[in-house]
Amino acid sequence: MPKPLNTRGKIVQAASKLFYSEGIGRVSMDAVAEKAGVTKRTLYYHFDSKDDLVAAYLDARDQPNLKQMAGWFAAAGGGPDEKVAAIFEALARSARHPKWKGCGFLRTTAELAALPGHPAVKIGARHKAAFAGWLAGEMESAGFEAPAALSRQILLLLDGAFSASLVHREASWFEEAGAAARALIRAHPRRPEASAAVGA
Amino acid sequence: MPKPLNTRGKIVQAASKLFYSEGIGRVSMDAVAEKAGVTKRTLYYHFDSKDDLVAAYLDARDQPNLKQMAGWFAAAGGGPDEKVAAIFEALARSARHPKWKGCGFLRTTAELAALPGHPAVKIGARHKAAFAGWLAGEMESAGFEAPAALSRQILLLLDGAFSASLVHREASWFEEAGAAARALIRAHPRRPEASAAVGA
DNA sequence: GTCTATAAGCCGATAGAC
DNA sequence: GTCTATCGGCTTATAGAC
Repeated sequence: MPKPLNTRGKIVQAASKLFYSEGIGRVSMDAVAEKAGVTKRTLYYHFDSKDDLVAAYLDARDQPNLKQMAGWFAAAGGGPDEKVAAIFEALARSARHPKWKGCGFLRTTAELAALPGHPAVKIGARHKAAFAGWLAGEMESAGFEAPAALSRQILLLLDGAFSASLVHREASWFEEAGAAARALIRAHPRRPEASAAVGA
Repeated sequence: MPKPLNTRGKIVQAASKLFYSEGIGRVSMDAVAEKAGVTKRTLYYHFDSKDDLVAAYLDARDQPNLKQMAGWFAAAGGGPDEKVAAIFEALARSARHPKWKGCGFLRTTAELAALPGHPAVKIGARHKAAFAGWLAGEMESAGFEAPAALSRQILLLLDGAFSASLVHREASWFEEAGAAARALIRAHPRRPEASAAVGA
């Protein structure tokens, strides 16, 4: 049950749908105001500029996105390789939805690549770093030797799958990436004294 | 020695620099005309629309880009794992250039994700498929069991490295991706009857 | 094939009222 | 905090002359 939104929340929700669906540069502030059911004066009361609204769009996606990834990981059975693969499988299912258009963080970063100091770009970098940090923690708990490096390699496959699936409009790239991630995890050395109780 | 360009070539060259540097939506046709040293009337004589010019921008990058990749691969010593790793190392060097802003094909696809039928999006997909096809041929010659699947996994790491390097402005992601690619190649089964003469 | 000039509309952002 | 109305600038694309 979606809890009732205040005006600011309605604006962010409307902006999120439009920015994700059309891209930042192709969505006008007029369109956001109309979709949110407010006037532009109200929109500019809550946000100083379009750049601020774009940053709020990504910021609103940060925590829910991370929780979704962690949820897929936690719900899956098997060892860490199978739990990571479950994330890729879930993303493959998402990518088959007709409205799917890739990763909002990556697409926004790509569109704003000429503006490295843009607040939304910083939020995107922070989000990806937070995901890698969470995954490294899980890999550490699973007893792997170099959890940070392993989580970075998994993230590379994840971002590659977002890109390739978008380029070719073919969700099976997530499954290919999941298979590669499984292979890298299985080949990764574990600590000798690892507390291999969990999921081993 | 850059061969002298005709008017159309000058326009494409100017458009390429601007589109890659700023992104499609942030470059006006006025800016392209001024940079190319022609008037807008001339620009619209050679190209029917901005969309056509964007397609020409990516099309002009297609073959040179593929040849550059193949050149790095061919120039490197060692087995196929080292030759693939050489591509990642060369891209890491490119990514350290201050003007580097990721992969033009991926960024254009991301920006135009709402327009799957756009001619430039199709050219981007064709380019990535051509790279994967070339790499699969090389992996086949090297005697690997499933060359197409292996080349797709390498491409995932490559596109992931483009994305991650752009997000974090940190070229070392290419080196991390190269290490992962080496690991996947080494772990990949070879055909029993492989003509393992080359690079083995 | 290239020039000058301009159409026609959309953009982000703002003003003043209540 | 929300409304109506609008500014000045920039956008893609086109018209007519040579």
